[in-house]
Amino acid sequence: NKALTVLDEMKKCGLSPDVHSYSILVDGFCKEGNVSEAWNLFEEMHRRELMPNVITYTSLLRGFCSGGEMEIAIKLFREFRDKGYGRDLMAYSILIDGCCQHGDLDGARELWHEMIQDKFTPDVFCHTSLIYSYCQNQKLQEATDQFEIMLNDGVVPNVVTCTIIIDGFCKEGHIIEAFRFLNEMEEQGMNPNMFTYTTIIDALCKIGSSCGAWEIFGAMIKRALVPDVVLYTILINGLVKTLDLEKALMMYEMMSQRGIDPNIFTYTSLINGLCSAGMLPTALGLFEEMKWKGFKPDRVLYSTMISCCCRCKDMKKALEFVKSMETDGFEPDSIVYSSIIAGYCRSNNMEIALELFYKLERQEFRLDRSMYTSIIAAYCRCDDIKKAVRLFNRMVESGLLPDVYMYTCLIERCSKLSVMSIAELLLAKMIIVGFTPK
RNA sequence: AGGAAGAGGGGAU
Repeated sequence: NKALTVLDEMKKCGLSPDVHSYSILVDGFCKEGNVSEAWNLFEEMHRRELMPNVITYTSLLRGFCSGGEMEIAIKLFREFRDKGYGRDLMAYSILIDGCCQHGDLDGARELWHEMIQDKFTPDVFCHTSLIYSYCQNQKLQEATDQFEIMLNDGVVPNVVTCTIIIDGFCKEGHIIEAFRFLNEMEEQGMNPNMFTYTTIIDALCKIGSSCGAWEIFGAMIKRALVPDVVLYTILINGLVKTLDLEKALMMYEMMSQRGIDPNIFTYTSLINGLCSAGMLPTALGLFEEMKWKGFKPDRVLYSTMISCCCRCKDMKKALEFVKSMETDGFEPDSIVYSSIIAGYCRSNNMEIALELFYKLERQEFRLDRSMYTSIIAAYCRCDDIKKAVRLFNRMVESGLLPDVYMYTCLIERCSKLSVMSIAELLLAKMIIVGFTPK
């Protein structure tokens, strides 16, 4: 907005801003997510008979892309291109990336062909966008194939490309492959950066290998890379998940000593950790402190607060958070409802849990496995195997397949009640469908 | 003056 003021002053002084100035403004507004203001400026250019160039309009299109308005972006692109506003590789790259970010691989491929017909050669950015999209959609084979295609085309991958592939391996649980790729990239003389290390450290935390995580952390420090808020948050979250609240709080302390401010992700992890340690009041206090500092709770944080209250059996407080969440414009989702149903089950309020469960079903809210698991587990706890099995069958009939949680819950109970035949049957079934019992 | 990558929430024990 300050930039806009300067623009107005320029006009008042009788100066006419050029395409360059307008492009900077269009880009700025789009990056703030204010596409309509960018569009106004674009129109204003026309009124002043200034012809936008390829940079002006791709800046605008990028705004539409990040806002998920891909159809509009592509339509406008073809229009501008054919109007003679110019076109270049980056224009195609931005649109291809837009499709990739929104999982529209077909759209990306279509533009890719259009780009080649237009005599442009895809560069490392274009290839990387595609590879990213394959990784996000769990198509690792296609991702590595695309990587090969890129090499064959003589396009040299960079640290971003490699980190995306490493992340792809990590998220699919192929840590060994990720390390193999990391070594290969280092042998090629490429230096991992913060993103690379962070990706690997997160993966190691998530499989519970804290030794591995700290080892990589050390290697990173040796390379004079400075941990940022994302890395600290990953470490805090890792510690919280291993129920080591003390160390998590130490990390939190350490990051503030180093002058790194926590963000909403950091607070969410910490609040979760406090609550897992049974310190609900402290968690609530941190929530208030965070709001006091000017952070606006988002959907995930509200969901965390609700789950925390439910796990600490404070259902009254949980419902209060549901209210504030709705006031702030977030509708409770299935994760929130699962927490609440589980909360009622655990606090011996089966009637209320069931009431909510069936109410959601009547409202044709998509019931998910977690909700069934909470109730089935509760039936199991009071040895009402008959009701548990009845609900289990209903779940399967509704098209939901049991998962590890569900199997674990039933097997455990059957073994305790010495119904070993059923327990063994379930165990066998579980292994056959591909789950690994712990 | 314009393009690509990393972190947080639910169910059994």
